[in-house]
Amino acid sequence: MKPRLLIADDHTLFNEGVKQLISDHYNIVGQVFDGKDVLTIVMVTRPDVILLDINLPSINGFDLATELRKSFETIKIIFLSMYTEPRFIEQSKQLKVDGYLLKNSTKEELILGIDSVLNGENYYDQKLNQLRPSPHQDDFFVKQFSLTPREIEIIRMIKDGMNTTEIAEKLFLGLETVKTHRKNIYFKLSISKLTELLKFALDNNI
Amino acid sequence: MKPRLLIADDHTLFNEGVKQLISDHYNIVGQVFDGKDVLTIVMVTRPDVILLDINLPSINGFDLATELRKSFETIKIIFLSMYTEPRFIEQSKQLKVDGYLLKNSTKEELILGIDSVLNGENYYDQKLNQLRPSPHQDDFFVKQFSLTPREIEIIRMIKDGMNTTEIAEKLFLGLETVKTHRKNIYFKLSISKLTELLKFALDNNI
DNA sequence: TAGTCAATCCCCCTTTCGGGGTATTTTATC
DNA sequence: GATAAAATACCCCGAAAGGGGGATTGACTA
Repeated sequence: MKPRLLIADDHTLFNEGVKQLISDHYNIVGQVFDGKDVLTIVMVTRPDVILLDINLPSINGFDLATELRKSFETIKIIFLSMYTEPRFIEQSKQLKVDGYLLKNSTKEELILGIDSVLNGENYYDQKLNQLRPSPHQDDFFVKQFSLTPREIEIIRMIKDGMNTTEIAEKLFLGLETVKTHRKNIYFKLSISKLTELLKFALDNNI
Repeated sequence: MKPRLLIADDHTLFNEGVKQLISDHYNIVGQVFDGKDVLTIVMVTRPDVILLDINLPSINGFDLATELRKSFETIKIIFLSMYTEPRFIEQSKQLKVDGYLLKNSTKEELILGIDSVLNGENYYDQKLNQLRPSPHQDDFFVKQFSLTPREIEIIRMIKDGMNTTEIAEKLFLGLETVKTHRKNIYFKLSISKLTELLKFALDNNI
């Protein structure tokens, strides 16, 4: 009996490609392309393990992992992401996510990771431990616009509808600090209005 | 004789997955995972068409396309990217890149795009043209939220980044009139902030 | 003809944004 | 130990957004 696996990634080609690659090893019980569909599909298909992208439309991987941990505590969760940012790793561990694999892994590494997690182990890609911040590992947009991690974090919170005051409270920062970050973001992106920032964030799945 | 195709993408899983997906249709003569290897491999394998990621290590897709156009002018170049940034599309067209496909396409769209390019056509994903829904598709919103035509018109203008003053000028209305419309929209949608309106507009393709 | 509703406009007010500075501390890197 | 980058924080100011109230006109209609 092959383990039941669910793939959640909004890039159809990637999602489909991974399915092809590992369908000999696992029973692919579903494919999801939007964050808002994940919980429903999980409820219906009851997978043993879910390969979860972090940058999903509607609901991001972290929020989904939080919900999944509440409602389906036996399901193994593995992040399959391109991001190597330490704070992502940290957050994943805090959320008790079982594994963290990188999109530039090989098929063999992917299968090894999934099997390890199914065996009850935690599996975080070794590359995550030997992180040297080399420029070409960063997201292209971060490089293009020189956005810092903090700035990206704040962009996400703005996108989620929070105002400057709320962001300051949540991050335990002063109001003026967040304002400064906002100003720097606007300058770097050469924009001047909230709507333009929203458009940028949504265009680029930030 | 199947067309000779080269895949250049640093995400091993994606690269491998795409190969699996389309190896029935094309002769995959090579896979590259780093920008600095592309020109060498192209010289050796002489593909008819190359699927090129934009965000590659060492050398990015644009620089590679520029070089490829100089040295191998008959090779068809197709960007396969997650980015929908207009400036990327612009730059691609300027570089005479033959196609631009998105990673959230289906297998069928991918093959259609490649075949079109091989037939000598240009193929830029239709999603890139940001098609505006026709004004006659508003019935749903009118019924669901009792939004009037004027209100929908103003929602669109807000979404496009215009502020209240600009909208008033463009519609030859008083500032207070547009403010009233905004208040009514917020009331009908049970929202209170611009970001929520943007989210609504994008969720519902307004 | 009385009632409803979309569209127009005006007053009040507070909060938030956006843009112009400047400055300190922390962290990473050389 | 020097330097650079990131993150933190503050000042001032005008513009814009948001929320409360009310009012008029015209069109359609029950």
